[in-house]
Amino acid sequence: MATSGRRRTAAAGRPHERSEQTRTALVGGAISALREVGYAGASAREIAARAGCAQGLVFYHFGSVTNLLLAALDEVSSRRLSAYSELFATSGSCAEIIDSARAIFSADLDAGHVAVLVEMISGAQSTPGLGEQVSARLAPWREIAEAAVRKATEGSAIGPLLPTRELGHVLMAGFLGLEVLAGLDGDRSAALAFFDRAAELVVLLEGPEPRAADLTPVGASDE
Amino acid sequence: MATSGRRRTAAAGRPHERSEQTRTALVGGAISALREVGYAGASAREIAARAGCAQGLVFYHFGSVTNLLLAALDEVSSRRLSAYSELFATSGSCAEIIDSARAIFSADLDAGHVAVLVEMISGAQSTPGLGEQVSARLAPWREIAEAAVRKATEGSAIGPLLPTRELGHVLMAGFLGLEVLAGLDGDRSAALAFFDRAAELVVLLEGPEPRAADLTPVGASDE
DNA sequence: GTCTATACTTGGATAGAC
DNA sequence: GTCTATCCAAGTATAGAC
Repeated sequence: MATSGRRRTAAAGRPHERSEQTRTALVGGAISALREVGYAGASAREIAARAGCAQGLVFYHFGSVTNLLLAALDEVSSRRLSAYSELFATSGSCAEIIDSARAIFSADLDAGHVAVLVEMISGAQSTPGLGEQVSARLAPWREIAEAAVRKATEGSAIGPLLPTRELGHVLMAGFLGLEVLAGLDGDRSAALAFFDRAAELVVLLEGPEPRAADLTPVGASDE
Repeated sequence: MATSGRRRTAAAGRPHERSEQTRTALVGGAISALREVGYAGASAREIAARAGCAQGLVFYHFGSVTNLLLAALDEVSSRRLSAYSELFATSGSCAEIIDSARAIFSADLDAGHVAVLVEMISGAQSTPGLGEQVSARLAPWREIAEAAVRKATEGSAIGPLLPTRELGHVLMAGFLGLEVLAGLDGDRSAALAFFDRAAELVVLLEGPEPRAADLTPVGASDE
């Protein structure tokens, strides 16, 4: 491949292309390292091994391990946020939004996306200045959470009375907490059951006239 | 004891007493290290420095850094749980329980108690087998959360219909998430505002006949 | 039984090779 | 411009001193 210029040996494609390739590999390695061995285990050597390249490249391309980890967080964030936006965009009612949240919860847990965020948050304790960086990158997640709350409560009579910002914050916090707990011992049943119950409850509250048929399914679980 | 029959040297108090003293100091050092520099920064050297003793003692007394950190988690847990139990025991109504939760949230954040737990949870990613250990130590926190839910909803008409176990789990998750977020950038205002709003809302929803006694204490704020 | 001095391993960072 | 070989600090763990 790559019969490029004579100025360089054609050993490995065009220089810039190769560099981009290395950067991508390192970011991927950082993501998988954060997921599987956590912040404490995400050393330059560990990441480079996962990326299949030399350890020094971390510092050449990103300056420090921390910078690379932040780049990894950016990557995960942008990928996840587009997925979230899409899911919420197709969800109309409050119950549908809860169902979307449930789906996101499960998908994230399987793929370990939020685990990356959680590791960075907890790692911020050990690395001065990292807290602000991570906090800044949390803004888009906040937006999504707030948008979900706004969408879920609009049209409802009680909606305009609720503090959207605070609810968004709590929603994000709860989501984060559930992922943390589920990631700890692998048991996500309590969280999933909660999503199901919440969806049922919302359906009950949503209709002007409460129907007895809505009451029956309590206790049924897919787990 | 006294296997060799030789009398002890009086250099530094009775041996066993001194040992206990060292262990206590190390546990204290581990707690402060987890709080201030996180799991990744809580090395044997760091902890020993905070405890004012030699690094090797970590391994003599606890066998490994991980074991010492677990001992630290046990210490924090038992201290906190007794405080929680006491607070909830004196709280009757649902609104009072929310107020208690608000107080606990603030106190924990100031003292960094939950930070210790969060660091151990996130650190579990990097240390094989630690997840189970931490998860097991979470049981009493679960109990408290569940008890709070049970107490908050008992007497209410809707109470018996709610899934106590799942709500307890979510309560713990939300609390954890709020602490994590507040610990990240030091901004706890969103969380505190949420507690206040929740208390107000509960008072509104509580019973067809609102009693004046339940209405008064809400809205008091310490910040 | 308690603790210190030391061996060995891994990690972050860079000087210089290509 | 891209990457490798190497340096030094920090980590865990233990052998042996008191």
